[in-house]
Amino acid sequence: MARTTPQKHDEILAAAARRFGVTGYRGTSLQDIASEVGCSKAAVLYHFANKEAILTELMAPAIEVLRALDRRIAAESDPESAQRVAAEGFVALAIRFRGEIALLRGEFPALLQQPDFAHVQQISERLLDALAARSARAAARITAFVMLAGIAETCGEFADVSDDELRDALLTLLRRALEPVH
Amino acid sequence: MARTTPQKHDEILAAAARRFGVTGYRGTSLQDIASEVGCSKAAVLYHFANKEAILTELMAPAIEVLRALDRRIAAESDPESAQRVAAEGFVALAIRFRGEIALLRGEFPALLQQPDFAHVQQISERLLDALAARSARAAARITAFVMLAGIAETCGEFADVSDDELRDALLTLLRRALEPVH
DNA sequence: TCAGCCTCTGACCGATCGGTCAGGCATGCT
DNA sequence: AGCATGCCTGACCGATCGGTCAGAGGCTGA
Repeated sequence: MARTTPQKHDEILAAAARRFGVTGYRGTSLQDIASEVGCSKAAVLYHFANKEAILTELMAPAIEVLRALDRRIAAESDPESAQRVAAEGFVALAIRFRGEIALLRGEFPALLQQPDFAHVQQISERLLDALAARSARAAARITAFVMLAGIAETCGEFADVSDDELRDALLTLLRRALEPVH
Repeated sequence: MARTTPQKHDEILAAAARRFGVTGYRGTSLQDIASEVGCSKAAVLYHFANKEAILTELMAPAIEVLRALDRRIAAESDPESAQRVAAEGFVALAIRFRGEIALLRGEFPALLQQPDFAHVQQISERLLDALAARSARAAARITAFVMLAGIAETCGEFADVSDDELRDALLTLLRRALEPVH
């Protein structure tokens, strides 16, 4: 997608973020975004190829960090350190992009099915595996899933809690919840 | 609404449950349900007032149990026992209705906004309060929220794990994760 | 002055949605 | 035989969706 006038482009992006945060991705129409910007729906589609492209660009920085975390986890050889890297990295990512995560409140499962986010699904599975200390035991994988899904949902709420306080609470919780390596 | 021919009524209900489980509530159209049953869309709307009525009836048993849990929690006077009742009751409910919960995968936030489910939102908040041992500390409420949202999402997955194994894993996790009463 | 590009608009498109409606048809009571 | 009732259909409705398109208008360089 060829980059157009930066300011209008970014203005639309910001408006979309605001609307997605209130009514979710699927619950926000291109017309809603256009009204928020104060232009026509066609103008929005002049700057972006389609609706999904807006979301993709909005999420690009967060996904890049997620991929970096995925690489760091893959580089760890023993399950215990992989679990530690995954836990700390995921919390750091969730805090840093809590705004973006809030946009998708409750729409993760649906969004992960979209073609642009197919690889995110795979990364999530590897993240789960690392959090479960690469164990195949059901209990370990259930625990990891609860934490992964729970933290993702939580970061959208608690907008009044500071980054530091939220991070401390999540790290403490993870340390208590995750099963020690067997 | 007046009960019509029981078998067709239930047939539509079962078909809707199947479809909701695959494509979610919002992602399933009345036409989809009608096709699954093998009748016309108008026939579906002959047996049910509207689309939401199907979901409401599908969820009625689970919501009734949730309300009973809410009453039991309210009857507990000290925070510690309220926390215990909430944790055990919520896990029991999540296991018993894991099929129904799976239907709503990722659509809780949107569904809770619908008028028929407004009181569920309030019950959820009281459940969160009980799980946090009625503490106002941010860390306690964050932990409770992660567990609540995480468990709800988790029950939809892990269809291959038995009820007993899932319950044990969740109860163990909750016992480890929930902060002791201060 | 004029040509060409960038930005944007309003009208429009086909598809799909939830929901309505008049009527067809079988059944069973009077 | 006649009639009411229950069940169901196809045609249809208005609204909304994401997306397209021809062209208007302004700015710029030749």
